[in-house]
Amino acid sequence: MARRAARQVTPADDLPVARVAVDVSLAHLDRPFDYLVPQRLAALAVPGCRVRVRFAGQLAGGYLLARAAASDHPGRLAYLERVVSPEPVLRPEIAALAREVADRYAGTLADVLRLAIPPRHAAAESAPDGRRPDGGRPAGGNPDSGRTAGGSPARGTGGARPPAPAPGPWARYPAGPAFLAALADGRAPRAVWTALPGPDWPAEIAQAAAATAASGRGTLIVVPDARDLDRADQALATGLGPGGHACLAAGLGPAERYRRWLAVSRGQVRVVAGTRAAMFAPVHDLGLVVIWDDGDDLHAEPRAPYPHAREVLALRAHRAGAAALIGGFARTAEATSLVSSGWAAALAAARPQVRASAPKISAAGADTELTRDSEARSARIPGLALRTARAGLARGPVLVQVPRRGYVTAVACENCRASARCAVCGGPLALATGTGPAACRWCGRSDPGWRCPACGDPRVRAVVTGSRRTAEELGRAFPGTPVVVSGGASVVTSVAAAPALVVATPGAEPRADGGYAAAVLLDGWVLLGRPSLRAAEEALRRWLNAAALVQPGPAGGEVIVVAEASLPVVQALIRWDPAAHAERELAERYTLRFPPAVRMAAVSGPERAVAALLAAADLPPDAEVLGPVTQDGAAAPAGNGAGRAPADTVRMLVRMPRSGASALAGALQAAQAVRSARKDAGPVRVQLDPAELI
DNA sequence: ATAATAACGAGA
DNA sequence: CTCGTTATTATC
Repeated sequence: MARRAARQVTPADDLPVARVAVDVSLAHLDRPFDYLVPQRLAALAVPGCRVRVRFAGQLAGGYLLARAAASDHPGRLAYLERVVSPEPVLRPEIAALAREVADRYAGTLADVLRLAIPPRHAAAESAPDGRRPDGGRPAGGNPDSGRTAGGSPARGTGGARPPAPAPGPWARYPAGPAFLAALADGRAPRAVWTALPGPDWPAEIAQAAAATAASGRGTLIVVPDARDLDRADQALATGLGPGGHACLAAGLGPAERYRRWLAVSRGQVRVVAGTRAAMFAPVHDLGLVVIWDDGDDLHAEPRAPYPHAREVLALRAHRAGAAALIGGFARTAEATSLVSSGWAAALAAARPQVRASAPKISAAGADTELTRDSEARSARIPGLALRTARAGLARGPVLVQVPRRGYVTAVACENCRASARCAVCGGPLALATGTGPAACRWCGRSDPGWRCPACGDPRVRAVVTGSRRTAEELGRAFPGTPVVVSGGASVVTSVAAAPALVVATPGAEPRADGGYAAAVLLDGWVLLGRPSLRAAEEALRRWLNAAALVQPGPAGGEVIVVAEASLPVVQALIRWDPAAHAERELAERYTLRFPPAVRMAAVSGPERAVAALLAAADLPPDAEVLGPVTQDGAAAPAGNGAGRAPADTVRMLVRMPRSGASALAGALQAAQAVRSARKDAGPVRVQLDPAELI
């Protein structure tokens, strides 16, 4: 009997039921499952810990959501197989957030948790107080980021609070000091921040974090890429002192990544900066979320369920009652929508301050158009751009921004160059690979009777993609001047104040010490001609980000954009008025009924599977289905008779008024559940408000 | 994947 | 009607 009892597994005396989120991403299994906690694991099986369970006959990972006294499950409960570690890596706050994100994006909790919680590294977990043995890594940023001196302070008190900071650069914004004061006071102001051009934004963010820390609360900052993270890291180190913050970067190794994440999860660090994946960082007592340059497509997670950092941070601010700062030189239609709905306030400088900070910007358009197709290559660069570059090189470095190659061929009016849109749904027209008439990339219709709505011309032209060669020729025009190239595989972080031509693709512009003397933004029509809903917004964002690196106009800084000066988007750049452009953009999205005015779902995959999913979906009556349209077949090499190319992939769009957004996501989630239960699942992708509606 | 369960059909 | 086998379905 004694032997037998020893062998027999018995449930824990206290709260014997464990509610577990099992790591399976099948839609019909996306709910908690109950297990019994064996006596031997009673102390280890704490809420939030990683467990192993037997699920459908095989061993699966999972997270213990909660302990309970009893289960609703009518059948027999299995026992937990193992507690991987008692470290509570999934606290209720993040579990609830992940659930909300999964529902918002018609995805599964398991998929979101894979994005939210980094892989475990046992050594990092068992290290005594999280301190690393070695001094620091060369490119890892602040070596002490990731831990605070001493133990973790009591919740909510934050230990020794730093004093509320002086406004500093925030004083340049009329509402800036009040915003900081509100943060320091423990309130939750929400702002869409149009940053003044120049190098101050990391310091401004650091100051907001310091103000929030003064109220005893934590801050989470998300930036697009590693270079921006380095800048934020330096500013935070200066503003908060050593060990005051942690950086969560994608480039860290698994051990270091998990070590820093653990320090955050344990509440040892309350100020966290990172790239996209950090949007789920379990910052304690969250008081402020910050996203920089929310229009950058790096903020869109490419893995299912494709959440966007801005949306996730907005959800978090809402849930936690935290402040929000959505900042950038540019302004997205989405951020503008947050302002117009009253969710956030606009935080911007007054016009005189903007004029004092921005470079002098002019457009070179008309003469470009005349000489663009000329054989004389140097003629591709307007005289004004050459003269400005020459003048700038006398004073310091000059930035030349060149669009990347390889955008899909969009179509524009032959006469007035307005980009061609579908008469039926408003989507962009584009040329299919090879020949054939221009067709809408959203609804698939081709429109042989197309006429330009602006000028009535029936002719269309392909929009040519730009070439980096142009910039190399520009270098030849200035013999003896050093040329720095940044882009693609080799990205340069910063350049000295000395005269040099710095040729960069958008997003790869180095920062110049003391600012560039001048910048030339080449081939604007390539950016503007992209067959995307966001073409204009994105072009403006890239131009503003480059122009923000140039010295202010009063100090001599000049920018030439090679684009038609009469275009509203070019005017917005010249006047440095991203907010007004974004307002117009948002108004247009309302008339065309595109996000963020409506919610859009993109369903893509093999034609049959896409059709089956939408057939299974109980879509609300006011949902509008567009398509199908065949995806551009990734330009697969046309050799090899390997049967079908990957070209039977189609996409359909479903659009829905914002009031029915959650009904749309719910219907698609349910449809996927039906499909996965029937195992006729094909590889179908469901994306809500996809970043790039090509 | 795998176990429980429903469905089915052939032989008593 | 029972037993042995195979589809179906749920997965604690």
